[in-house]
Amino acid sequence: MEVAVERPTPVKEEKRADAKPEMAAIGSATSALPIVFESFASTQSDAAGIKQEERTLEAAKAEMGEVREENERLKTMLSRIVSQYQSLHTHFLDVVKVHEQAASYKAANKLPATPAPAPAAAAAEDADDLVSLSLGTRPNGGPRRKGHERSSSSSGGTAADEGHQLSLGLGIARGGGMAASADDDKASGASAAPGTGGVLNLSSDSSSGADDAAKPAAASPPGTARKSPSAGEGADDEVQQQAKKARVSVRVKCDTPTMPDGCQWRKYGQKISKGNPCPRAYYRCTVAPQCPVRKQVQRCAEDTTILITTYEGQHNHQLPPAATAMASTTSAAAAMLTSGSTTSSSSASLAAHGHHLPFAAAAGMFGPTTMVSTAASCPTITLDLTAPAAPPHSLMHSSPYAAGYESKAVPAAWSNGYMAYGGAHPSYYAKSSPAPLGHLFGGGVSSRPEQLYAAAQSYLQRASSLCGGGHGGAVAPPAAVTDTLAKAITSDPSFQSALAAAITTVMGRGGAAAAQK
DNA sequence: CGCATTTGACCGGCGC
DNA sequence: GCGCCGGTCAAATGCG
Repeated sequence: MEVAVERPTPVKEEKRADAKPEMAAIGSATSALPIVFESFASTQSDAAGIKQEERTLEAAKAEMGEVREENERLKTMLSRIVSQYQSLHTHFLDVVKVHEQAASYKAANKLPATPAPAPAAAAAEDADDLVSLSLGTRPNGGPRRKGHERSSSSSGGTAADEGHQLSLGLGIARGGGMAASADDDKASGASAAPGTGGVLNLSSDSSSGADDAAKPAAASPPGTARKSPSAGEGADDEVQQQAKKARVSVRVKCDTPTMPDGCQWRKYGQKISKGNPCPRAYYRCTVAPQCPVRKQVQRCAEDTTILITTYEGQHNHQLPPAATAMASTTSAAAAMLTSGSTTSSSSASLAAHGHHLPFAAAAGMFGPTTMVSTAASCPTITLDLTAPAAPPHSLMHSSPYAAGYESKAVPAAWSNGYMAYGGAHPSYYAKSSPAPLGHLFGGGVSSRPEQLYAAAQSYLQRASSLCGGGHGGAVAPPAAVTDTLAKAITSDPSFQSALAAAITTVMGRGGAAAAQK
């Protein structure tokens, strides 16, 4: 609710940040001119000097005219940007409404059939107005997982007792104030898309632990075939597919076989994928039975010290404290991705495999830490923690990915994750002392989920603001939304801080907390 | 003995 | 229709 008021503020500030310096410079230039001329005139006495002075004056006047025109143009541009922001911000809120509605609908339908962990999550939603975005779910996965159910049953109980852990994803942001008009939306959103089972039926199977038997009856909205393409509502299906496939890929320098993210994983497969001699390992979450979250772990072909971890799906259970940070971060990224990339297109080819080609270098407009691939109806957002982050104000000068890659430097903002998150960003470069990412992991910082949530919220706000900002012209086309989101993620130090906090937290306590692999 | 990992087989999607 | 490829399954194996 606060967000409705707060959100525009950072946006406008950010938008103005581009124009302000120029206008300030213009203002100072115009005010300084008379002074210069005055002192200049007082020191010139001969006729030639006066003529020269007049010529200079003429030139200066002409320059002032140009500057005024430029000033006017900038003002016009600024007002246009603001108006565009407002319209697109409205659109973004609509998207948020859709997600929220789907989540609340899902919760309402799933409650009776869910085992222990789910009611807790539902209660949390009631209390904090959480929205559970379910990503990367597997429609037909339920009935097939006997082994998984058996193997994970032992650990599920402990997870349920973790207590006070929040659900993932947008719920975090919403609980923290993301929900601009959320309370109203819950009611209005339900009526916005009646009878369709929700515009976003984000996986009926994701928030319940009793998927196998109860899924068709209890999980699916009445009359809505879970998988059948004949269910009509083509747009809904498309959105659903997008949500299902959303992935968040994290690149880190890591010596261990997998990145300890606090969750418990069970390896269920390994494959040699084409184009990379390093095998790709497949893990699924075993914290709770039927948790739909999977992750793929693969070493980068170019640099085997880089570990690429791709998360897919959303946890349907409460997480160990050590796992909440990373999970919320990736979930927020995935949520932004899905909300912004309902139309996939152009930029896909730039990141054909999601991992190898950095958008920063390819497109020249993204920061080095984030890239988005909308390829093949499988949108993937890659968070590159192997390269230094560009300061937000120098986004346009984002350095080539390779530079940071080779230097192995880590932005100071990351190592100062929590401090950077309050709005004060001491520095963004650690140029003086290139530090392997591993240095971050010894911090042993305690888990501070609330800060991460707030950071995620800020990140989402920033992202929404950029959605509204456009790029100095017409309203951004759908294909550009993904780009803007990537920009938002890249440029938002809060989000980077959240990532840093996630990894620092997890790795710091990872040794003890995560006996997973 | 129970559990996790390994690894070959299987399946479905997609491109040709 | 066929083959390729990514993803998953499940029997075999290893480990504590």
